[in-house]
Amino acid sequence: MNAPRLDGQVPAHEAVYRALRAQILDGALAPGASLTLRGVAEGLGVSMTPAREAVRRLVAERALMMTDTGRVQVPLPDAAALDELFRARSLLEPELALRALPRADKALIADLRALDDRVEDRLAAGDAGGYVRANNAFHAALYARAQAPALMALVESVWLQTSPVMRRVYGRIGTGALVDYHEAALDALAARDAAALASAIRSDVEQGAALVREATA
Amino acid sequence: MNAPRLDGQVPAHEAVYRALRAQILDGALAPGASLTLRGVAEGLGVSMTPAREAVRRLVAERALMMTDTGRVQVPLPDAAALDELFRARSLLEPELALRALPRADKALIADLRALDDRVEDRLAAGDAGGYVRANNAFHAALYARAQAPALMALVESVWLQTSPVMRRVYGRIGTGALVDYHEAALDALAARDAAALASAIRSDVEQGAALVREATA
DNA sequence: TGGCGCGGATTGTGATCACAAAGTGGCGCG
DNA sequence: CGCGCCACTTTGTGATCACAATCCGCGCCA
Repeated sequence: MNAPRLDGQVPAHEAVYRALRAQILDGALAPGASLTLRGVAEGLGVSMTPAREAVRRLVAERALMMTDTGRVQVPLPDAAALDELFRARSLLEPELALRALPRADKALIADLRALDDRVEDRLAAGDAGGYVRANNAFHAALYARAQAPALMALVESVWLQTSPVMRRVYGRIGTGALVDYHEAALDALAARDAAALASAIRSDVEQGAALVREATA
Repeated sequence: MNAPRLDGQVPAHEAVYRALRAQILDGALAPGASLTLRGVAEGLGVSMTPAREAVRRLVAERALMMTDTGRVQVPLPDAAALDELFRARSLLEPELALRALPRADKALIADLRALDDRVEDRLAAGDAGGYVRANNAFHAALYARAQAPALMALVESVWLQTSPVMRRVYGRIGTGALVDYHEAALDALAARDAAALASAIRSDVEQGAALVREATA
């Protein structure tokens, strides 16, 4: 109805964006599901205009897909696309970790340990959605310390594309015997061992990739 | 006015998007310049609605920026941001080149040689805009052969952010003594030498980074 | 029984409008 | 002469509407 607010309020299109984004990251929107602008708008109590903007923004980030007739749906990446996405993660995420390393103090490591505990907890509980969310939170907290918004934006776009699939995979596999590369990363962080840190993060990503490959085979 | 067309027509918001995108890639929109939705809309003979969608899409791709009050402007990346962006390129582009390698036939290499001739030509002519455009075309043609749309989308987002700066840099520097890594890449492609190809592309990107660093110092 | 065409319902697109916040320039006061 | 305040203008936001293309299901025909 009006112009942007500098107070705590966020514009309607931003609220819609965040709501949809959260649903995608949590896997609440299943891959392949389709959305309608009117449905999104009414579901969040706004008009079509902000709903359209939020959807288009997510389409630009590849978190949603539009058919050539304008229909919106959650993408269902095939094996080749997943390979690309995990490859991008394994190239970009170690870089972010490395940039975070020099700024990592004891407080950050403690925070990360707490986040990793939650990851382990969700894993043990067999809560696939909670696991994916906690795992994202762990990585996000580490990379935030890198102070690299441009790189972070690239990685987040990839996460938006892989998260729905990850949720499915962990939901199906349950939680097999996973190597805990988070611990290794935290140790490397504490020891300021750059090579070990990069290696741990790369292994963590590649373990996820292998799991997905296996589950979709 | 109506729904999407399956014929040759593109929706208005798509046309606006392409027009703005081309202007950004060519450096026709200077970094720091500001746009208004009404200005964009009137400039292209459409209403505000499709103009808004196109602008928001470019903002999502980080090709444009919005202030916290909703004003739109062409970003002016600082040294730290440029470092991130070129680092992303040097990580992602060799991967795309490697994926293109197995599919690279003589016809592609010939096409790339022709594109590279144009790059050299624009460089010799001191045409900064034309050089950036031709250089992008060369890389795009190579990476297209990788058949990796998800990776390509990431790289294109980065190009949208670096291109305006590149244009400035080449315009100012003129065209100093540049090592021709394109030739090296083409030779590696012809010889099916993966390591040499990745190295050539990485060097090409890093030469650009060094040039920008030098010019903005 | 199975495919096909047609008609209504659904849906995305784009234009227009009202509104409020931010920006802008000039006038007046110190 | 300089600085701050106020009114006007510009600008983004969101709602609503008309329209056309698509989608979907029912019924008909082979």
